[in-house]
Amino acid sequence: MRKYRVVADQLLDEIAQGKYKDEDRLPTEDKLMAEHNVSRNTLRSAIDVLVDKSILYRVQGSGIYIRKPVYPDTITINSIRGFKEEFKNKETHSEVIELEQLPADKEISQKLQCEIGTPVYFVHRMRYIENEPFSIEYSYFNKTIIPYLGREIANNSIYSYIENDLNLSIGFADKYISVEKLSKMDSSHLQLKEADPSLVIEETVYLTNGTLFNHSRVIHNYKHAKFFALAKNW
Amino acid sequence: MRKYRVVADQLLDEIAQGKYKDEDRLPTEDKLMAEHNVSRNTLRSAIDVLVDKSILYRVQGSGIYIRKPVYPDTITINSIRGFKEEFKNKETHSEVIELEQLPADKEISQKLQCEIGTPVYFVHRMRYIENEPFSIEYSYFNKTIIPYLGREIANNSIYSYIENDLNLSIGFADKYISVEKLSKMDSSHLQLKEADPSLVIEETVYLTNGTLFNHSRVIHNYKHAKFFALAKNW
DNA sequence: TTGGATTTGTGCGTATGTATA
DNA sequence: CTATACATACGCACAAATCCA
Repeated sequence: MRKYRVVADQLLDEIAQGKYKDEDRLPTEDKLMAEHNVSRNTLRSAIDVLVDKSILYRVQGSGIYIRKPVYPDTITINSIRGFKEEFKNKETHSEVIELEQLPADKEISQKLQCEIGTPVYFVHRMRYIENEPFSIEYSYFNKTIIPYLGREIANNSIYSYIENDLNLSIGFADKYISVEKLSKMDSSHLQLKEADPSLVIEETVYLTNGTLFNHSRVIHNYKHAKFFALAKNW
Repeated sequence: MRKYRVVADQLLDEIAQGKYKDEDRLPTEDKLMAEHNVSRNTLRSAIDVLVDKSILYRVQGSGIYIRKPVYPDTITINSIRGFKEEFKNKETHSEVIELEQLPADKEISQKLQCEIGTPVYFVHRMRYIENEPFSIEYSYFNKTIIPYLGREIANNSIYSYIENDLNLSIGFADKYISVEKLSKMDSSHLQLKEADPSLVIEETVYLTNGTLFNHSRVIHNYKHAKFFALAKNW
């Protein structure tokens, strides 16, 4: 693994274990460089990772400080794998309501930026946490990029299949967040009432090489949907 | 201004003017270095800025590409100043419902991480876009850090007052996003019905030196609240 | 209050690794 | 397989913000 990632992981471990909790502050860059045997740039790349993750913040002339931890049971919206990762200390499972292969119609082709008629997989899934309905997912995958998708995969994690089995590298995603009143069908799936609130995230997901491979619309149970985002003052 | 920021701004301008729209791709790093007379590190810092803003993405071995533009009329959740900035092509205004100075009670002191009794400003504002109610803001400012706040400021932009007049540097913010049913009072302010959906953002805002100075709870009209976030696969 | 020491931020140069074309 | 282009890593110098005597 890249050196700066190793250092980032080590620092993350140390922070998690409370090594710096008295000070809420890391040693100086010079000390960390010596400790981890890396150059200044490499160390700073490692710190960058943790700053992006909102674990640390830096103050010029002063030091590198540890942030207050994010509230538990919230999904970090700037991260791609929300569900299983964020709730790994809880029981989570998925239920595939529908999975089929079909040719892209006009709407789907626009969302997946592909030709009309391109074969795509459509997945309709429910997500549960501790057996409580958490979200409904309507998802399309471009079959040109994801050549196969089956129920056994969708019951587990599609993303870990894509990364570990297909050996593709997921890069980034656009997410649009809005609020809607639930349709009758969605409300029954979520065990809520029609016209109850829901938090809707539409996301477009790309490989690291910029290829668009997935578009999803995820409808969240308003009672459980709590998201976190870090904002910067550009 | 810092060199890498100048380069970032120049590139942003060029992109906005469609200079690269045929290719959707920037010249190589080597060419950009020569063009802007900067070192590789400086150029890469400039590109980093635009990648963070989801303007560009990089593909190792291939090039630097221009992203599809974000939908208009959405608020970038990873940016701190949402309202006036994102809707600067529209008429926006604020209406101060309440502005008072008071000592922090237990709840406020926890949210502002200060002692009970610390003087704080409380601001209750409505935000309008094209004269449509957009959001309700309940905001607390630590008076130790923000020594004065008046109605004439709150009618305008509190943040520009803090940065330009008080000369403080706003750094970063934590945002928690959730969905709630509207209370009777909030619904009337938003000209909606009681129990209608709303998107709620609780944010804690820090100066660049890590000082917590503001906590806000902002309740958005579900008909207009559209947010955007860029997610990375860490 | 000032000024020096400390600490992070910016910028330059160079070499090598790795993914893509 | 080779060339191209971005990614990582090293070292150095100076700027700017903060801290402290």
